[in-house]
Amino acid sequence: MAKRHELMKGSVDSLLLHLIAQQPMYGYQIIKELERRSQGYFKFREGTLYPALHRLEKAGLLLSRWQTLPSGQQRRYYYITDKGNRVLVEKRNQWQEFLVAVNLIVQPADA
Amino acid sequence: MAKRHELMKGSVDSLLLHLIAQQPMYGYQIIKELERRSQGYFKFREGTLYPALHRLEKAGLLLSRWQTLPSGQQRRYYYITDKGNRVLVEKRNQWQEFLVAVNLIVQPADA
DNA sequence: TATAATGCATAGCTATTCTATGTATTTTAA
DNA sequence: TTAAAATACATAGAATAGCTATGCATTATA
Repeated sequence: MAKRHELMKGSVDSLLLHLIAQQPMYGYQIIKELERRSQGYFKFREGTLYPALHRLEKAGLLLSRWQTLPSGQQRRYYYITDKGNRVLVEKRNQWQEFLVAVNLIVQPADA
Repeated sequence: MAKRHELMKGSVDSLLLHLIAQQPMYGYQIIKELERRSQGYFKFREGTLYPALHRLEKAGLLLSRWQTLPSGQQRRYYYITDKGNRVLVEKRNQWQEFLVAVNLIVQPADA
């Protein structure tokens, strides 16, 4: 399943693309934003987030730039790429198809 | 994520419980039924299905009984248990919560 | 001044799903 | 009638994802 409908193995990549497409963000901010917006539902771990971000950057869907605050603090901001936006549209469609399929199983029109 | 919201790691177990709760089935039939009802979307592989069924049986959510057809053909039918039904209700609620959370990210009320 | 929060990162574990097989029987089509 | 396709169950091995646990460093708070 995973190869053909990546949604099943997790929605992490999609969620990250959605979020970063709305606004460039850095890792820690992503964790907090996902938690805030989902009203506490999503609590990403670093061990989930950072490898995912690196994976998405390596795939050319995101790109990152280090930014230095006046305080000297370093932050790594992630931006979505054109390719990332195209994939995002695809993933959104796939998600809808997946929901339809699940509903056909869970609430069958015919048994 | 996987430990707290199993849905993310895949919906295989939920789909199987839903299906078998509606009607006891054997493995091959499950593969065909999932494909038919989802209009071709779900195409479970044996390597996905059978380990999953064994897993669910071991967890006490399903139980199986061999049945012999007049032709002599053997089929292993799976039935949902009481525990399986309870877990099914839980999973359905979790799935709804997950959908709500995803929508809050994908279509944010506030950005 | 200790603790919590911010900020990035990786190593190792476990679980899940896939691919690729294997075996055997029954039905269908050439 | 016989080859091929469908039916039916099963597992080994590989890939991958997400988790736990940990490390380091800085800044804000109690």
